[in-house]
Amino acid sequence: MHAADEATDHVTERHRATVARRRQEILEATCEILSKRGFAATRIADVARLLDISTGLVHYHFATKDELLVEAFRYAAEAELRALRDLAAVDLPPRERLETVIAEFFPRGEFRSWRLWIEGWGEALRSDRFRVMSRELDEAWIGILTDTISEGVASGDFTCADPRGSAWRLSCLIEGLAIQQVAHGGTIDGTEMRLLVDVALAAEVGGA
Amino acid sequence: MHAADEATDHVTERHRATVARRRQEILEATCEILSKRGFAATRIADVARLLDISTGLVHYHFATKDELLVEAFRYAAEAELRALRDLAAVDLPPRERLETVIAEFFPRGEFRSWRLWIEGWGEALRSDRFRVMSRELDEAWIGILTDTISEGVASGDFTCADPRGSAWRLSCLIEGLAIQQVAHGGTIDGTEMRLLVDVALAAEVGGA
DNA sequence: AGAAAAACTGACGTGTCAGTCAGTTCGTTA
DNA sequence: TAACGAACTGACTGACACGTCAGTTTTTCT
Repeated sequence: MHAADEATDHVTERHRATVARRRQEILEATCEILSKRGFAATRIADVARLLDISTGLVHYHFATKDELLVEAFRYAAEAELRALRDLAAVDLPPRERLETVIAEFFPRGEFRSWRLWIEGWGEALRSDRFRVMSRELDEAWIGILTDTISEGVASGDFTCADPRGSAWRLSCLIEGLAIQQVAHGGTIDGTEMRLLVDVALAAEVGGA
Repeated sequence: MHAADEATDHVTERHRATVARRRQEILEATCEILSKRGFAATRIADVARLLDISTGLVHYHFATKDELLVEAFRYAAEAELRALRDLAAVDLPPRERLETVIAEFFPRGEFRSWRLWIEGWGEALRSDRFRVMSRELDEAWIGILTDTISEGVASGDFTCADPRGSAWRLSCLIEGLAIQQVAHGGTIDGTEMRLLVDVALAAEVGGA
C-alpha cells in the first residue's frame, strides 16, 4: 500500500495502464517528489523518471504542470481528510476518539503530509486554487475536531464552553508545533510536543 | 522610512550609492518582491527594475541569487526581532508589556513579515541556511516571550507554572492562527483571532 | 589635473524545463 | 486478422532567467 511499492509494481508488470490507474500513479508519484523537492523545484521529468515513463505521458494525462500540482495536492489532502474522518467515526469513548484523531494529525515518520501542507500555505499566498483547497481542508478538519469535542460535552466526558473555539485553538497550536518539528528540525521533538498539547487539551476540555 | 520612499529618493538624487547603502536598498527591495512573488518566482530582474538599476549591479553586490535571498530573509528577520526586543524592554507593567509584544507579533496591514515567514518555512524544509535562520529567529522570539512571562510571575502579576511551555503554546497558537489569516485569507479575521488568543492567554498566565 | 579605484551598465552565453508533436506500440473490437 | 483507437515515446523548441564580462561613468586620492 505504500507509494513506492505501487510504483514498482507497475514498472515490473509491463501492461499498459488505464487512464484512471495511470492518473493515480502519477498523482502519487508527484506527491512523493513534491514533499521532497517542493513545488518550485518539482519537474515533470522527476515524476516521469520515478515511474519510468516518458515526460510526454505525464502531459498526456495532465495538460499543464500547474494542473498536475493542484491535482496532486488535492489528492493528498482528500486522502488525509478521509483518514481523519474514519478515525473520528470509530466507536470509542469521546476522550479516546479525540486522542486517536489528534495522534493521526500529529507529524509522524517522514512528515510527508506536513511538508505538503507547509508548501501549500506558501502556494496559497498567491494561488486562488491553493488557497481555497488549503482552507477547505482546514475547515473540514476543524469540523471533525469540533464535532468530536461536542459529542464529548454532550456525553459529559468533556467540559468545554466553546467547542469550535477550542478546536481552532488546538488545531492552530498543533500546526505551530508541527512547523517547529518539521520545518525547524526538532526545535520541539515529538515527546515535548505531546506534553505541550496535553496541557492545552486539559485546559480546553478538562483533565484526563 | 518606507521601502518605496527610500527607493524613489535614490532614483531622484542621481549620486552613486556607497556599498553599504546600496546593499541595504537591494535587500529592502528584495523583501518587497519576495513577499509579493515568493522565493521561487522572485527574479533578479524584478529587484533591479524596482530600484531602477541594472541586473549587473545586483550581482555586483550579491554573487548569487541564493545569497541575495538568504541575506534578504535575514535582514527582515533581524529587523522584526529588534522591534520585538525593543517593545519587550519598554518600562510598563508586565501585562501591558505582554499585550504590546503580542500585538506587534500579530499579522497586520499587508502581512509582509508573515508572508516571509510562511515562505521561509517552506525553504527551511530543504535549505540548511534557512532552517537555521528561521529556527534561531523563532527561538529568540520564544526567549523574549518567556522572559516577559517570567517577569510577570516574579512580580506576582501572572500565575504560570511553566513560562517556557506557555510561551511555546502561545507562540505556536498565534502562528497557526496567522496562517489562517494570511494564507487562507480570512478564515479567521483579526477580531476572532484576538478573542481566541485572549482565552488562551487567560488560561496560561491568569485572567485580566 | 591625472591616475586609480569604485560603482555601474547592458548585451550576451548558457543551461534548464514546460509543453508540442509526429510517429510507435499495444489492446480491443468487428 | 485487420482495423481502429487508446496509451505511450522521445526528440525538439521556444522562452526564460542566472550569471559573466568588457567597457563606461563617477568619485576619490595624490
